[in-house]
Amino acid sequence: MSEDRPTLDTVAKAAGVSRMTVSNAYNRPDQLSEKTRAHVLAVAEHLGYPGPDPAGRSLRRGRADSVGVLLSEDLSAAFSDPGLVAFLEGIADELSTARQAMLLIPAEVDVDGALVRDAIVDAFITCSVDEAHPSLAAVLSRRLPVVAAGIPRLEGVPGVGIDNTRGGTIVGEHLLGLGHRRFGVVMRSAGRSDASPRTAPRVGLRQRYEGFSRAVEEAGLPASAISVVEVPDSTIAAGRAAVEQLLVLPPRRRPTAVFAVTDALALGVLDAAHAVGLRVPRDLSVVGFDDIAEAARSRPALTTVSQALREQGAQSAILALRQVEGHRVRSVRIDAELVVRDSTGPAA
Amino acid sequence: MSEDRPTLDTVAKAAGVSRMTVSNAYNRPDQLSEKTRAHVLAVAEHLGYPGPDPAGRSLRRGRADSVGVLLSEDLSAAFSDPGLVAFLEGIADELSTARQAMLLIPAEVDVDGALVRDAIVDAFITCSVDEAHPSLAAVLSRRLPVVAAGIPRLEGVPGVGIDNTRGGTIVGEHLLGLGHRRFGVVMRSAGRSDASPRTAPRVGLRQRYEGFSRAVEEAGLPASAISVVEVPDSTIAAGRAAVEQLLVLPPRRRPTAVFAVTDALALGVLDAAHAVGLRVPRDLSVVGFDDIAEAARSRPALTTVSQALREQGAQSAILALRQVEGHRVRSVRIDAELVVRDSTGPAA
DNA sequence: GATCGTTGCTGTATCGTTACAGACTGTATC
DNA sequence: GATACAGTCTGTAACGATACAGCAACGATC
Repeated sequence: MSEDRPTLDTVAKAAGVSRMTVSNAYNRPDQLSEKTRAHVLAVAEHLGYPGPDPAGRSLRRGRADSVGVLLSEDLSAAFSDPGLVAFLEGIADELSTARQAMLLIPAEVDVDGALVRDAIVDAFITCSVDEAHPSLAAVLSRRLPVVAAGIPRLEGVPGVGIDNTRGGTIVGEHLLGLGHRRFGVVMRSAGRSDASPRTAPRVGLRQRYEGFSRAVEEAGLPASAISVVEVPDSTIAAGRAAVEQLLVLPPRRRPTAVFAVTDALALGVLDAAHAVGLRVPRDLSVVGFDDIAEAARSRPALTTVSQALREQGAQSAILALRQVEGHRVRSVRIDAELVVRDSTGPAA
Repeated sequence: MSEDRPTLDTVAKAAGVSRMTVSNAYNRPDQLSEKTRAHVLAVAEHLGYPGPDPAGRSLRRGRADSVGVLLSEDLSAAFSDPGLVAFLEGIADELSTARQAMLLIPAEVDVDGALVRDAIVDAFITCSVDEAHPSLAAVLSRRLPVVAAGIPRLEGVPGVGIDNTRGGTIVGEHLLGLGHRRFGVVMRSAGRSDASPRTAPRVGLRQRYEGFSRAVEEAGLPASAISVVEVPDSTIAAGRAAVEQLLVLPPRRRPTAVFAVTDALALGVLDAAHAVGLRVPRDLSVVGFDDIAEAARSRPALTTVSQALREQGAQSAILALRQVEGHRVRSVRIDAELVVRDSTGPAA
């Protein structure tokens, strides 16, 4: 009669059976005769019953069959970062094999942690979320299994990641070995351009830079050997813009090699270099970080640090699921390695 | 004492107040004195109460504050398709402004629709999911608001999409106008390579081809003017492989222009053409479809059909949210337009 | 013919929360 | 001194489902 959505009870009454029987018709076909089941389902169909409500089920069962993924950026920026997408792909792959859904939560928007608090999930994976971010606190206060991917390493929380510092160092060693002595580093600035206080600096990026500068330092070069350009975000456009800033440097400080802390930035650098007539690697060597798919396709193909992002995502998902099943798990460290392609060469 | 997770009741008893007061302490700070609230929260903290359980809340409130996104591919393939990623970005952007989370559901894995049935969401957006796919039936039977993005158009379900047929036609007209008379089409085959019955053909891709061939037909050319190469998926590698098949054609059927039904395929074609020494567009014109970001950066820059994927995603999300608020909405048609860049030129 | 294990179904008790309608203060108003 | 009225807090009744124990009927077993 009414416009009320039908429930198990509605169907049960109409079919002349108990509510449990209707529930079983959906969830445990072996618990009732084929005939009753058919009848119940027919009545349900007739009433327009949409099937057992997942919210009720989840409450009763104490399981959500989904995992929350907390992203440091707002989702829009997240999807335009190929590195992050590869990481998500790894998570998605594992989760879907385990028949779990994946709930994406943008930390940037979720200032008060409301989305995190309302997320109906069995576990969380946090992706490079700043230690101080309120969403992260919200995640921890949920007292669900958590995996911290990328940065930061948290007390008592299993993590998945690479040694970013080491990654930066091997880039430095590679370039030094080729004879370079003046470097540019394209760095994503810690704060967002709008200088909001709830910013989510990518600590890992900073570590890459630190590892790099340590290598340079240990080769006995002065701090002035490195010119840092800060850019607001990790995009190709930002990488392009960075090159301009390097070109205005006085000749004796102008770099012969550029380390961009992400491949997206490095691709922008390649692009701008080509535009102003610099030949890579003859006039300028360029190194990225992440080894996204496009890095291998660029011309020249980009020398970069491979950090098996897909694999990291997969491992994160596995650790999350194992915890849901009640196991204790350990952190996983993934190896980063230099992939030398065509964008680096001997210093001029 | 016990290992039980604390609930509102536990906290209420410990704090010496009613359960409702604890609930209000979290949800309606204005309903109780600052002092009581502080006390309650302190007790909660002390007991390790993780905050009101979202499953209970969602059941009671009848809202999930999240939207399900059903993807035609398994999630892994989804993330490697830049066009789809752009689309997701649009959805994500709108949802996060509306403070909704986003639940990704891979139709490919979800054969029996279990993930769809268990999804705790207020609405669904289906992305290019085949009409016959069981997940789609599961979505419809949930009787929640639905938006069908891309394909197919469903009776009574608002949709968002472009006219793929028309898109194919404008590609045909462009190439005919340049004087081309022999064409190659790189098509994604309907079935998956493993010939599983639960296949999700991308109907839209077929329509692009149909629009294209209609244009060719109407120019008075025979059907043999078009050579179709079918590839298993929409990737750069598949596009590369397709070129080999076109090169083995007898000279009088060898195309002077190739229409690849997605940009990913077209980029592969460009790549392979370069590898075998064909100059684009002098020896071969290439057109893609989607206008993904990389299309503008390829060398030569790709002529393609722009379909404002991000915008489509955003519109889908908006339609979904408006329905959740109880409004009726209409389908939205987005215009597709040809973006002429450097990969097409006059026929040799 | 009493005992047993199956099969098929029912009844009750939660799961953890919030909506809603009071109820009890104490102060302000007439 | 009665009335009104915020400001706080409480009690009860759902929200829609599933776990689990229990019960009736039935053929099989001894």
